Amino acid sequence: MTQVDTKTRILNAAERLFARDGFHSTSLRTLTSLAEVNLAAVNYHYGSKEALLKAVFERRLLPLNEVRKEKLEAVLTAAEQTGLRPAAVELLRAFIEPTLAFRHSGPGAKDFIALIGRSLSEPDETVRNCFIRQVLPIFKILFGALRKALPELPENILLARLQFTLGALSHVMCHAVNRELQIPGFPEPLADKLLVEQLIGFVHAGLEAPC
Amino acid sequence: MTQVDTKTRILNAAERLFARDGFHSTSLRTLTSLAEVNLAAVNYHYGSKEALLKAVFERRLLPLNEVRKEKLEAVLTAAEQTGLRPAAVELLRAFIEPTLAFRHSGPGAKDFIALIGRSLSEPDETVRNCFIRQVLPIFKILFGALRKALPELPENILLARLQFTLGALSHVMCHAVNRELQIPGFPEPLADKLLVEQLIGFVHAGLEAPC
DNA sequence: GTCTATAGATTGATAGAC
DNA sequence: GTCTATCAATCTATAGAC
Repeated sequence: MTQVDTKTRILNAAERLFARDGFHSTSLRTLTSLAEVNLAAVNYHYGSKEALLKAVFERRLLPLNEVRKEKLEAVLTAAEQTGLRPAAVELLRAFIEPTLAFRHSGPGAKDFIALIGRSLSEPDETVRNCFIRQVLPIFKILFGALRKALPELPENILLARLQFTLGALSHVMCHAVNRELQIPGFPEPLADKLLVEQLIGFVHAGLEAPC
Repeated sequence: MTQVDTKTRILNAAERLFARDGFHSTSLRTLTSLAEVNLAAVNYHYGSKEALLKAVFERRLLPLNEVRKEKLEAVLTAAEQTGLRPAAVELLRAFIEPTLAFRHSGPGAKDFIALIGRSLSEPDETVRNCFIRQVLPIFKILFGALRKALPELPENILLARLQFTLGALSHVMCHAVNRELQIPGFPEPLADKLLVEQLIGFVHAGLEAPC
């Protein structure tokens, strides 16, 4: 592997450290030291620490959202052609599978998944707003698609259940890195593929639970 | 209402600010200013910022865990007397209801609920470990009880589903304070009582989903 | 573009008067 | 117990040489 340039090395280090330690607890000194670049390079290449955060989100979220959007629309289109409702479980799969599959898309991707898993519950507005702004469009698409799949479910109940779904998904994503929940006396965590299937089955059952 | 003493005022301010801004983003200056006590008082009364965090957790978690434990054991005892398995939904209710009902137990309790909702996904080890240490015992009790309710479910699948459950619960708790998820074009969030019932129904359906 | 050096502000913690 | 004053360390950001 050839050397990557300074700007990318900064991005990689930021992704790793923001995921592991959080945005505020990561200092530019630690970050530039890991990236093996000069302290001043962050401000030269990105302008500020906050702009760097935005760049970290964008690098991964733009293509990921594109994939999720395509998959959701494929399910909707197929349903329209048959004249049937789209199946909720297929929509959930279209959203969840690429999100978690993303972990294996290359080095660093796993860190990123943990980072966005945390971002929804991030106390700091800087981070949370930066994240929400980038995921709100795809979230709206998912919500609209699920309304078509479950039209008899009241809207506000669907929204609440979708929030539970995102909570469960976030939690799984958070622990893409930290496996410290392996506690003596507890069984081994599920293998990756199985975990994804279990999550889809879980939220699907919850989403279609009787009112 | 009579004046509360310095030590308690510090605790109240810490609960509020740690929940709203996070542990690391809260400075002792902001904290003591809100509490209207001297800057040096934190170190005098608690020894360090980290010890203060531990005290914030303990004040609420000791009684809450006691209630959850009693309710879980009541379900188990009742089941033993009838010779039947405990019902999963009753165990979930015994755990979730007091957790969320806690929000109305007094001023500040709502902040605390948001704080513990975040703590599971907290990047910082200081906060996360401090929290996990205090909830692991009750988590083990819940897991053991659910094993009795669903003995045919493989242990590692039960654990995964329990994680999804905690993820959904955490997410709801996180937003006990921040209602900023009311976005134009989305329906009104559910009223409190309804939300709790929906959550219990959701995770119950997920937990008992077919394998 | 990369470096050193440092400004300027803020942090957690403490010493010592009262 | 509460106060002021301050230490020593850290932080983000920037100025300016090369």
